[in-house]
Amino acid sequence: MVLGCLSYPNKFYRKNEKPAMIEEQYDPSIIEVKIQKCWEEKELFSGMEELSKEKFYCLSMFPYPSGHLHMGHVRNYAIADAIARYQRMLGKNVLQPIGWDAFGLPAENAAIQHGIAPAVWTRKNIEVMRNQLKSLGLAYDWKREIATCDPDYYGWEQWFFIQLYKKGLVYQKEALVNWDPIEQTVLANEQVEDGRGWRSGALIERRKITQWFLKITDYVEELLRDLDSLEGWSERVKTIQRNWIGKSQGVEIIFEVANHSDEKLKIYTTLPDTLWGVTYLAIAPEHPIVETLLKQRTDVLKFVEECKQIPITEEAIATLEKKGIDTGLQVIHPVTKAALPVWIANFVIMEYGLGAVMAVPAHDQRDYEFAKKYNLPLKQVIAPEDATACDLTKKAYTGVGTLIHSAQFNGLSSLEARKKIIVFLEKEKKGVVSTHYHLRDWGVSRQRYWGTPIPMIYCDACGVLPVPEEDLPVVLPEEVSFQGVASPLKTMPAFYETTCPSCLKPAKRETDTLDTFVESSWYYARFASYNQDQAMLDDRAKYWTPVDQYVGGIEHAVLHLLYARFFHKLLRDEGFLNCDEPFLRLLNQGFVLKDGVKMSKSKGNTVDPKLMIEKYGADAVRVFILFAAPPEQSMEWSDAGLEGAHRFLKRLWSFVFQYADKFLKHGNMLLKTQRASLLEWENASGNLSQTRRELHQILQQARYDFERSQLNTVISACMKMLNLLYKLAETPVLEKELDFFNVLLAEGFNILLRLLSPIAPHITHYLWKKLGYESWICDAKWPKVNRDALKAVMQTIVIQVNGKMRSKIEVQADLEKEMLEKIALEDEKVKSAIENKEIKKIIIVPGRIINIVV
RNA sequence: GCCCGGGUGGCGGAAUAGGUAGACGCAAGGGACUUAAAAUCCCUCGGGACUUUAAUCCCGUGCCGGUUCGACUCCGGCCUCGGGCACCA
Repeated sequence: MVLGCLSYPNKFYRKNEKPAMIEEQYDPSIIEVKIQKCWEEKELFSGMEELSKEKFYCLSMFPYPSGHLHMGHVRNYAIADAIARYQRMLGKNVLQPIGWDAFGLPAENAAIQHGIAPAVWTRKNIEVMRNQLKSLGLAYDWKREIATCDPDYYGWEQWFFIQLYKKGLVYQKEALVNWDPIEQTVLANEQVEDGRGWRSGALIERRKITQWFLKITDYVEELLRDLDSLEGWSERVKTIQRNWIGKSQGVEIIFEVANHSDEKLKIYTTLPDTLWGVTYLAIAPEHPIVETLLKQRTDVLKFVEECKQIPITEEAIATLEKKGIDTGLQVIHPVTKAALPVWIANFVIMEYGLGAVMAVPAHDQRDYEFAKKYNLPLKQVIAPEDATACDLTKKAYTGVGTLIHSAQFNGLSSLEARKKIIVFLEKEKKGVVSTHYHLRDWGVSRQRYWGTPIPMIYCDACGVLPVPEEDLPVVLPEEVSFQGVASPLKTMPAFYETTCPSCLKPAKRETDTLDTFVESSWYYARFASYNQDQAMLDDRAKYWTPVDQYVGGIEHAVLHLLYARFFHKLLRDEGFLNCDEPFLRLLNQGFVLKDGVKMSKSKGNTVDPKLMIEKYGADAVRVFILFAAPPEQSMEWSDAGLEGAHRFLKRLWSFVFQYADKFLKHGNMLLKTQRASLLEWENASGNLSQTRRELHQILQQARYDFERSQLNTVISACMKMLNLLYKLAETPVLEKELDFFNVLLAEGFNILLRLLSPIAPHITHYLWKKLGYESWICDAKWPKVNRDALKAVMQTIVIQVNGKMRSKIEVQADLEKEMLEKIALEDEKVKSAIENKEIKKIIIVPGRIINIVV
């Protein structure tokens, strides 16, 4: 038996070099900074395009530079870093870059509150956070660092915006928004509290303003379909995205308006089987027919005005009372030709479907409530199998059943009728099959200052024009002063005054900026072409994408991840990329909790990573944060747990201090001289080969766990290994077995160091050097499991009687079933468990258990 | 309402393909070392019964049932916690 298949570094010592003495005390504050500097000077984690090696692109969601690192960041980056370093040890060409999602509102708030320009504030924060990240010892390729507020970055975004505009994927339209009349800006839904602006306290208006949109709906089918191919994404996130896209298949039905032969009302329904149950139509207050036919009706216009006052927040909608007004218009039912009233209803949304619905009060709860309130008739057209299930005096019946009162479709089941009625409507030209989505086009205009200027020009004569490419980037002026909260761009003629690229007369720039989600939609690709100043991306982006492992918070399940998937497809269609999806595997790390709730400034339960790193070192923080829970679950912060992690590292250190000279040196010498490979382990005593087997079992488990990113059990494996090696080191050993013993300790310990190095890179780096191993541990090969070592001469077999564990026996591993059975039945404990009962059956699983059924 | 996840000791969690439930760690208790403390090391640690000890037995992975020689694991039903979507027609 040989050790040959264990992957050792080629040489363990340089010639005539002996391991240096090691300090007794483990002091991370001394070693960590030195090691980080060393990595940086050697540019150890600089990613290069090497076609001969398999690439691995590992990426964390880049942070907003708020000015300080919090535990959520630490967890995020520790997970990704461990994965990146592990992949590197597997021999892959790893890229792990980092950057800054640098545009956004907090910078403007700081400017307003403290009078600091957003650019200054942001760059200062980046300085601070960069140093904090470096103190964690993350294996980043720092030369690729990107800040999205840099014109070199957002300039390409503007260029791309113009390409999209030329392709018709960018357009302007009026849209309803939350408008804060004091701040003179649009607010996001989450910035509206109880119908008032979160900062100004002003009553929010629903206002129609003109905004720029990206046609994400052109890609909706592909975005939905490709979710199925994302095997490395959790079902959870995929479901969230599917819900958000919200595909529904139904039919559009045409109702003619009585006395207005040229007017038609189109409605959308997914339940055409209830067509005969329609007793009125309900339309949205913003429906265009209000403009065309109802201008004279002051009461209707008044009601529509009232509806506009309603904030579009979710809570407001959820508690909203159903209200409506009869328009006096009548439509003709396309089949029965009955005249039906048309009502404006505040619960019908213009943005979804066609802004008009056919109301079936007998079979839809909303329509039911509305009908009851305004005394509109009910007509039952579906009879449930169980007649008692339907009591229309109390509520609508929304289940399936058999059709009644529906002419030729009577007697059909709901599902059958649905299909047949669609065919019928299409044949009669009264309706058409149609698909609708919850997903709407992406409004990207923000009336903010600190963002990418939208590169468009308004000319009174020529209309809306893109900025000529040679004039890009449209640079955001950084020296600004805030007069109140409004964007300074709106009052800076130096910025917005320009000339029309077509007629050369004075024209005005767009002063809105892009949603910051646009920057974060393509940064992962730009990391590949970080220093390319001639193009947005180059072939290096084709090499590195897709991202093999993406790590970030679940809160981005919809917005960021959907937008980035959309942008990836846009970039692909522009010829920059050649794969369909940006992120192959996605890991959503859980929250960091303190006392059971998410850490947050407002709750005052934060723990400052900086203080923890100063006290216990980055390695201990990394070990603890990865050990406390599996990456996807939320984890509870515990100071005591952190101390436990620190204790473990101290034990690791003192193992070297205690045993380097005593055993490890000799073991390494043997390994180096190849004498180790001549050792015949079958001649070693049971204790040694047993320990060796356990070592390789643990190694095998750690490999498996790393593959599934279950880092908490990788750490547990490292702890087990250290416990095992301590136990071995403290066991007396026979003179003739000394070689086995020393080799096993040295082999075991260098395996342990390599296992732990992706998680605790500093201490393992240091000890690796101290033990005289050549090269860097981060470039060492991941240790291989020795199959021979796993083979056991003796093994424990559990004996069950009727499925209950009764005894354990030590037997030779290659024992025949018959022998096993015989030994089992002779076992004293088994005998007493069986007593004199009749044995019905004996199940033998080799190497595992014997179950005797009596 | 619909759709996804979870529920295991005092706590965080482990159990790869259905095969010894509770690995690893934290906390707690006891002991060693020390003038003392810290640090470190050793032992105990799911609940219960019985016992001088060693042991032995019973119960136990949210609840009820099923499949199986055997279930934390698979199936059906329920309870519960977390998350997503939603006047979506």
